[in-house]
Amino acid sequence: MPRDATPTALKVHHDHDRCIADALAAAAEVCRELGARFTPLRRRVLEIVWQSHKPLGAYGILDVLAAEGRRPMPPTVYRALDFLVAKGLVHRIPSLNAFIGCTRPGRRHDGQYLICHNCGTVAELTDEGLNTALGKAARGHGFAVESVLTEAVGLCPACAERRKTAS
Amino acid sequence: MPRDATPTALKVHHDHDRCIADALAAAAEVCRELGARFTPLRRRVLEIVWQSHKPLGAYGILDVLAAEGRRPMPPTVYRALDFLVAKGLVHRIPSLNAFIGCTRPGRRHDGQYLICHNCGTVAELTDEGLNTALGKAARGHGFAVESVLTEAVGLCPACAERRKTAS
DNA sequence: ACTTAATTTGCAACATTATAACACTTCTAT
DNA sequence: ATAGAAGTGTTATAATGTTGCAAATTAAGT
Repeated sequence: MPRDATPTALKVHHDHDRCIADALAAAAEVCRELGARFTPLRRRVLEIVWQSHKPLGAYGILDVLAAEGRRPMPPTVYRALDFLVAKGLVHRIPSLNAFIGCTRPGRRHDGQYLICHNCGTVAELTDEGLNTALGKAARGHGFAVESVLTEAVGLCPACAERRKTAS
Repeated sequence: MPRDATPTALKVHHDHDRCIADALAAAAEVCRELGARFTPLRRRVLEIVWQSHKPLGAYGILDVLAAEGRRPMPPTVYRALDFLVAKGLVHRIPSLNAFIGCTRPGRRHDGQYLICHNCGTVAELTDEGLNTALGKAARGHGFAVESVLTEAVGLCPACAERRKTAS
């Protein structure tokens, strides 16, 4: 994917099965490189998170697992999520208390999340220019930035279109 | 205050009573302009939030009020906070589930929060350039940004100094 | 001033999100 | 094989946030 291609989440039509498959394959690869264990539970949790481009809460994941017969308790899911977040496979969106699959796993990065307040879809940008600009501004005041999380709320293309059509 | 002055929170020595007094005065003024009621409870909650430059959780505020004899229930505090946030007098830091006094009340703005992971101090920047840059990048993908919240974690000047000295 | 309507606060109950502590199992490396 | 480490299961509980309704206060019109 070119560096500034439009995030897949913002494309109305896309092969989402492909999103999931790619994410799982990339995750397996990342874990292999890091010598981390990509267990069935972790894999399944990641897969659930990737079911859509809308962030999913820990208890939402629990519900899905419960419906499958497995009846895990909260710590089980939180531990899997902690692992996935630590390995950079999943991001937590603090303002939503929810998790979303990372579209650039493997490399360390500070993302910008575009949250549609209409449909809930979240797309991830990775504009290093923004991060370095902030880092520079902060450094000017003596503050040493180590990580940045940016959450933008607005309207995604699909919802903007729908809104225009409806009026 | 000049547009790019170093946030007071990052200054080791400053007259914090002045911070509080200024914030309360500014809040009264903002409420007057908006025709909103700056009730004793709201005023007291704002004052408590301003006790330091470290964000304070709703239940922390509850504890302070409880120690004063008043024994409010959670909704009371959350409503006061909702009001203060809605009027732009207080910001919520989602990753900390906590609230901090706004240093630029009155004008609508999207801030960048510099969170020290050592002492917990949070300073607020307001770099409109960063926001417009993000808005532009998002717009390029068809996403219409309406508000942005940026949380940067790192080391504040005081803690960086302390760390250097200690080693 | 008096009444009405709207806003604010009090209060009880509850919903949601997250963690602590410890037991048990599974995997890995020797 | 076996010891140690890592992962998972389970119980209980902590921390954060909300709903719904009643009482009190305030604002505005008469």
